[in-house]
Amino acid sequence: MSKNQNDYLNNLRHTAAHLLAKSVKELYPGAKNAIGPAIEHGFYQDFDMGKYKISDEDLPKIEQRMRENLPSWTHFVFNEITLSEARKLFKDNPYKVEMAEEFAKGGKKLLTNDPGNFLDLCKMGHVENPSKELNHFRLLKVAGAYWRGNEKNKMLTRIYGTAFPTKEALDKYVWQQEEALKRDHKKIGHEQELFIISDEVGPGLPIFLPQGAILRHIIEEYIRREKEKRNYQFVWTPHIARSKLYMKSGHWKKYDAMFNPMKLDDEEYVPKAMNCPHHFQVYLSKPRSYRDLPLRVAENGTVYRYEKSGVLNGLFRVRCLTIDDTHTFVRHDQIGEEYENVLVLIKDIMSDFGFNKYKMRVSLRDEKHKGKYMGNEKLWNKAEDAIKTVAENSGIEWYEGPGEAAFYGPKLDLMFEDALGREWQCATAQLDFVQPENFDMHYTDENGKLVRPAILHIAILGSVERFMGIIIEQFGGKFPVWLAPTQLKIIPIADRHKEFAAKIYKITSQNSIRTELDDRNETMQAKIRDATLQKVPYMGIIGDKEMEKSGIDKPEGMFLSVRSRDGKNLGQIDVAQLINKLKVEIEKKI
RNA sequence: GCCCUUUUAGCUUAGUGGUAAAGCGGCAGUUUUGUAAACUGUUGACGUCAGUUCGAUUCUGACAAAGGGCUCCA
Repeated sequence: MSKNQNDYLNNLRHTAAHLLAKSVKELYPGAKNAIGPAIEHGFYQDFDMGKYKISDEDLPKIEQRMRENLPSWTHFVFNEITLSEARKLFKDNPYKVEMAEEFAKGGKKLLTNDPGNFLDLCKMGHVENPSKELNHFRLLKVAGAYWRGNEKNKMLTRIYGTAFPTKEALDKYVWQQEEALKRDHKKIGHEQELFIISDEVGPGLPIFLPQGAILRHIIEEYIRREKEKRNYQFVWTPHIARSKLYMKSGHWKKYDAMFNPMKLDDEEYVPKAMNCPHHFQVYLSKPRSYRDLPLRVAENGTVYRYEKSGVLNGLFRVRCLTIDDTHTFVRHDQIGEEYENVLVLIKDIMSDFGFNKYKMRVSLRDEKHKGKYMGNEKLWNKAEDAIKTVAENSGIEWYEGPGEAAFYGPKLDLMFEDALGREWQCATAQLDFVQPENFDMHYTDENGKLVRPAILHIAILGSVERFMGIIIEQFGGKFPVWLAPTQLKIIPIADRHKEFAAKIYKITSQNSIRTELDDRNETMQAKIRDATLQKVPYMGIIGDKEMEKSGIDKPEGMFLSVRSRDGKNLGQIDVAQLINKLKVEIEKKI
């Protein structure tokens, strides 16, 4: 989307927010409108509803009123006003007055717009003629939101909506939302028996059921193999550590999701919230030479984070998560090359999961709050310059993200687009000059001098749990064969076919095809239906015809009828051929 | 954490101030089946703790959990 189109869309949505404000104030006398901006996928408008309470059921009525009001909105009249005029004009609306006072203080002009029947304080940015342009909008939901996003302030009522220039675009958006709902990983996770979150175990602590555990292991093993191919060394570290460790690393003060400490032998310990300081110990375990670098220390490391109860969400936000973590210790002259390697690795891995569209964010310090970060100005400037150079040389489209840096260094974050066009931040590669100081790391260079290394903190999937949630939605539960927990379901038609089916089951299982034998006393149709709903990629049906065709008890002499989960009948195939076909698909990751 | 909503059997849902209905599932039996649900029977639940009441799953409160939302500034 070009910038102009983007501006137009924002103007359209901002205009819709004004129309919403007018309509709500008409329907609910005394309601006060606060802010109402265009946002990424639409717009919202906050209200202090006074004595009224509204819910999603009231939206059609409000939307109807908006449509009634729309024809009279043919053009806007804009005016600049003084603060005292603003106080007078908006005397019934303390939110507008508060904003006007703040803008005046900030030296901003105070502006109003008026389409003829609804004066509002406004920052500008509207479509020329709403009655003609604003025809494709929809109200989506009602939610609570704090005035100015601060939980100490009053809770207002927020109405979300969206608007698009064309009916097609609006329909597409609505379709996407519905599709996302269908693909919800909590729903599919339940249907396919991938995971549960048990109330007795606790919120944010998912339990992976057999099928989900298989998926986990496939992902974790895949990551391990890809990294081992590239000289990453896997380690294992314990799940708790002395609190002091995190004081030294600085996480204790800068990181707000650490669990409360527990006491062991009069010393305080905490559950591990990040793998970094543990991996530093690997580096520090013996003197290092410049020849040892880059040293890539990797672990699928489980950590515990005390996320606020309100933000927990399925597998997306949990309290126990496994990071596909790497800490790579490099000489400063190796930073560029190692980053290049890492970016290629990320691209390769993500494309195996079907993610091919991405952008890169260069996450930098928040200039206004430099106190949030550890380390001195010189080191930070050096790191930020280095990372921008890497981004520039990468050939990947990138943009700056001020305030998104880690407390110890700037990051490259890769944002991937999924099958529904939603964006996810998974991979991150952070450049750290600060922790080598904290932990007094060094290596001996070619002149025998002690030198500090730099550290790259790398996670590709991020959290394995969250990533599983993402790919469940990416594939809508229809996993490619290499990821499918069950790859083949063997379906004998009648009891007399079970023995033969069991033989085939044994052969495919021994050939590393994840096979299940459905020998329940059910009709073939019911078994097909169940396997299809479970989205098992292939079914192998065995009846009289297959047994008659089969000869010797060898893979090339045993036949089954193969059906795909999409309902395609692939005909009678011998077991050797079927195994081969699946192995090709597994290898190609399709 | 805060605001709103929700919580009835393994799952999806119905319903009531006098302890609850159904489908799927589970179990038992019958059936032995040709590409998305065979038949019969049976089992099984009001989130937890208080309060009001003769009596609470239903009303009130607290707690817990789940869902939506809470930095995108007129």
